[in-house]
Amino acid sequence: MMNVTLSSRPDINAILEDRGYRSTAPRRAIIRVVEEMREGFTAEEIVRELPRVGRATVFRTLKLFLETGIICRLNLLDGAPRYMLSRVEHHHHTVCIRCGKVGEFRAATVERLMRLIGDDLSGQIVGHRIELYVICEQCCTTDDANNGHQPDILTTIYAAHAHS
Amino acid sequence: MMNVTLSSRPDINAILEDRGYRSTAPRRAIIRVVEEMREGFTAEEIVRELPRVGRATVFRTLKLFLETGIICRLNLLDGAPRYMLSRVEHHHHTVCIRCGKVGEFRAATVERLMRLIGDDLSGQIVGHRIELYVICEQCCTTDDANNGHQPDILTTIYAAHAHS
DNA sequence: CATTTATTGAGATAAAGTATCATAACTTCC
DNA sequence: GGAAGTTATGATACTTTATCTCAATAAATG
Repeated sequence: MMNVTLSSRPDINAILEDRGYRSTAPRRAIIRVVEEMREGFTAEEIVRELPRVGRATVFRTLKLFLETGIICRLNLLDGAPRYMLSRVEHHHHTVCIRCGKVGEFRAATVERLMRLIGDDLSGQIVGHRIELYVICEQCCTTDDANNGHQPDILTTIYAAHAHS
Repeated sequence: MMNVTLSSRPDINAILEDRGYRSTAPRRAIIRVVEEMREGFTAEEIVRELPRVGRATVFRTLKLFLETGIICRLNLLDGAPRYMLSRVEHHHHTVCIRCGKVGEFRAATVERLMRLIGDDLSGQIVGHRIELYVICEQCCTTDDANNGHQPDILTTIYAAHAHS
């Protein structure tokens, strides 16, 4: 009924080169880690993972990757923002409120609807972001055991979405 | 074509009392400021606005208001998260990428669609959040003058929404 | 390979948020 | 209304997250 798959990822080195940025050892190291850590990582995690790369460089590079669209950022869970590799296609995220795992989805219907809504608003739409809060399949099956593990995330979400 | 209006706001003191929280001078002061600052404020702004209220109290109170649903939080712009008074109804936000102004909208179509999408995903949907990035009416009219004022917000959004 | 320029890393600094705990302010009960 | 019990506060120290500075280094270019 709806397309929920995602595929091809961009050639990061090509993107950097295209824009006149140099391909350096720290940047390549960070790209490697980013490609390994599939489900959303924090800046701090990369700092720890690459002790030989300076702290400032990690933050600078993440910012650069963000600006060039190589990675994207999720600010929703409590604590530090999480980053993850971008896909070529426009997409949105699912966040498990139990384990924090981040997924992706894509649905043409959403895009059409957003444009429709834009017609009703004054001003001009330039983009949108959607996050679905879920209890992922894995957490659904182990639900009783996990009860009460991450209340902070839950309350944050419920506060933001009261009466959803 | 779509309902985009919002209305009634909750009685904050009643909510607090209902849950057994006390109505104190600092809390009332913060409520007052929250009701005045209509378009999204940071914790730091409240700290500055109410120099006689302690820093910890401001953060504690914002957290309390968040948990009870009195305010909601937007984490998307660069810098600190912004808070704003909740409405009774479930709704979403528009954010102007030029001036940062936050608006609200509501559309039943969206809610139906989110449920539909849920059918296609494994796991269970417990909530959702939608943000529309716009150039607001005011910024549209004064567009040339403002060019380049807030590039950080823009790049963040474009990175997160490449090819929207 | 010498020059030019972008990039890096160490450490200082800033910003954002939390923990601690003695004091103060509400409530309740008599 | 005052004592006892509880909740809330605020000053301060601290943690975490991120940025700034600037001399040293590494990449690209001819």
